[in-house]
Amino acid sequence: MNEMTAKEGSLSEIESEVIALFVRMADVLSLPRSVGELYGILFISSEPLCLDDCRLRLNISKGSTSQGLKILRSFGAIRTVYIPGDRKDYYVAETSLRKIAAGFASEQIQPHVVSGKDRIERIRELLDAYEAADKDEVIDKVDLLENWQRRAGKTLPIILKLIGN
Amino acid sequence: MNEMTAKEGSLSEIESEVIALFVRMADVLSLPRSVGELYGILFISSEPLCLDDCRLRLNISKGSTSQGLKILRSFGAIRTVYIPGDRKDYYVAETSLRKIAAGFASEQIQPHVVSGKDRIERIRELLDAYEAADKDEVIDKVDLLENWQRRAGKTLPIILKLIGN
DNA sequence: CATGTTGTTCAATAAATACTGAACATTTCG
DNA sequence: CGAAATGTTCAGTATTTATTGAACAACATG
Repeated sequence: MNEMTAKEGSLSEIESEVIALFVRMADVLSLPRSVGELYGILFISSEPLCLDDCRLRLNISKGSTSQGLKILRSFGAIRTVYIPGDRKDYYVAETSLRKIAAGFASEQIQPHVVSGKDRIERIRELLDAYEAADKDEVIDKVDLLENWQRRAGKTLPIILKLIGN
Repeated sequence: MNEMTAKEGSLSEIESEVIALFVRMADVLSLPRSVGELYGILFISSEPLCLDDCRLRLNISKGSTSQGLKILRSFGAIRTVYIPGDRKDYYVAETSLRKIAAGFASEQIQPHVVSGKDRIERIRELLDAYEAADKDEVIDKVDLLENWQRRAGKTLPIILKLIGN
């Protein structure tokens, strides 16, 4: 149908600045630059955008755009909106910080916490069969480690509550 | 003087596992792998280690070791201990999670928060001179952004208190 | 069912990042 | 002072990670 031609290239100065802000955020969160760009353009846009809208404005490839949107969907930073009579998927940025943070925590952080717990268990097993002069000290260190792990696990949900809304 | 020969290579299985754990943590925090290794070997060691001890055990270069230790010092994850009659610097891992987190927050995160604030200010200025149909919506978005920023800034110190000790 | 549209996948490539090692600076000590 | 010990810096290289774009799958539509 092509009812609305996708605007090519040339971002306004404001758009560029907002996108730059999210690119830096992406960097802090160890996400690809393109993911920050995509969230930025969706965040600042006043209407939903489809894959082609995004990639033409940001001047990035179809592949990157597809993957970037997938990542953003994976932790609920964006959501799709249905536009009647249009086959394309349209996206808007989720603006509830709480929702995004919760999604990010459960998708990107929780897995690390879990695999960390597994590893500590494995270390405990090795420790049983370990004999050396410093065994007691090593045990103390592993206790400490487990303590950190536990606190990290408990602190995460509290942070999410703190962020509120 | 060389009173104690630096142990070469070959980590025990426990050491390897503990180091692997910190390597993964480093990854989450966007720090180089070698920084995780260094913290790991210092964490599990029952005595202070010097630069050469670290690099021989981890089998990494002098340059990486020097830079890695510098990074760890920069946010207080390790500290030096003085060993009488030895010219070398010896290091131990800081084991107070609170101290490490506070150092990391103020050295690695705070700067981003600050530069983000600057950028939002700049966006506000651009916004004054901005004329378009969607101006009001854009203003709302920038308000939202500023709100996030403020909350992030306030939440950080609370998190540190939560971690306690 | 042939065609156009939309989105995904993935091998090749580009870009970013970390690591190495040799040269250098600094200090200690005989 | 000269030599040995210690640590830092940085240009070159290796490694990791992200991006591209072409091939493909899925689907709608006439």
